[in-house]
Amino acid sequence: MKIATWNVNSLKVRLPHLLEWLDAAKPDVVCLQETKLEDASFPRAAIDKIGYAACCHGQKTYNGVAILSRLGLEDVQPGIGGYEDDHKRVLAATVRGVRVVCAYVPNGQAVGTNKYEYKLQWLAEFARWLGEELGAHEKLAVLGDYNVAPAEIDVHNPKRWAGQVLFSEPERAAFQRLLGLGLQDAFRLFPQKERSFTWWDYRLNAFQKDMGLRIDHILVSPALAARCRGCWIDLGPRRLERPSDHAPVVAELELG
DNA sequence: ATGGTAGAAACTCTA
Repeated sequence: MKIATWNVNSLKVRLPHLLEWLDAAKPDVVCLQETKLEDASFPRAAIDKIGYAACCHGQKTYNGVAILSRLGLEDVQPGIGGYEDDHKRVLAATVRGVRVVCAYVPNGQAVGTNKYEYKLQWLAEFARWLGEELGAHEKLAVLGDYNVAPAEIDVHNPKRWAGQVLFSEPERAAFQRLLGLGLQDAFRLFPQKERSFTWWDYRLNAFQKDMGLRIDHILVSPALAARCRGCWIDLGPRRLERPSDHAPVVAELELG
């Protein structure tokens, strides 16, 4: 089973890229972030037409998540259990016995701001809830835009990014707490090329200069880590005209 | 050098 995550930065704008990518990459499950669409505006027909079921949890203008699957979707649940959040950032569903969580972690804007404090609080609630989910689901995959680069190797210029939002110590500690629950970073289960990134700022021609960060991740429970056969970043969609600022991340799971 | 671009919406906010 091929699972993927992609921050599309407006599903309305990126729908042609998404349909093209689904046809080319043929993932079985795709978690989308920043759909920026209310559920009533979700392009269900176009996605259904190419064989994917979809569930969505969206809002106008900001945030919004969705899960697409060509292997069915069961037990769909929005939000972080036990945490009231006005932002639509989390959606979970079960596919072939795998509990899939799609997450759009708050960006945090800048260290020291209210949005940064919200991000840290949000990550604490997320970790608390994922601990519960790990207890309930042996096969758990948590895919999304974490808005955290875990290590220096995940940042094009770690000296310049030191202490900045997306790479500050408290954010990295919050990410490590997710790993501390027993989740594993699927990308780092395998050898990878240096300078592997998933996001490049639209500004300053960052993609062309390879000035990126790896902030989109697929975390897997031990049972899935043992079945993970590969994990890679697909740069194709980032090279298109009018792209998302993020590239998709894909993992291959071998299920019995 | 504290810029720059993109998206949605609406004369600004978020990323």
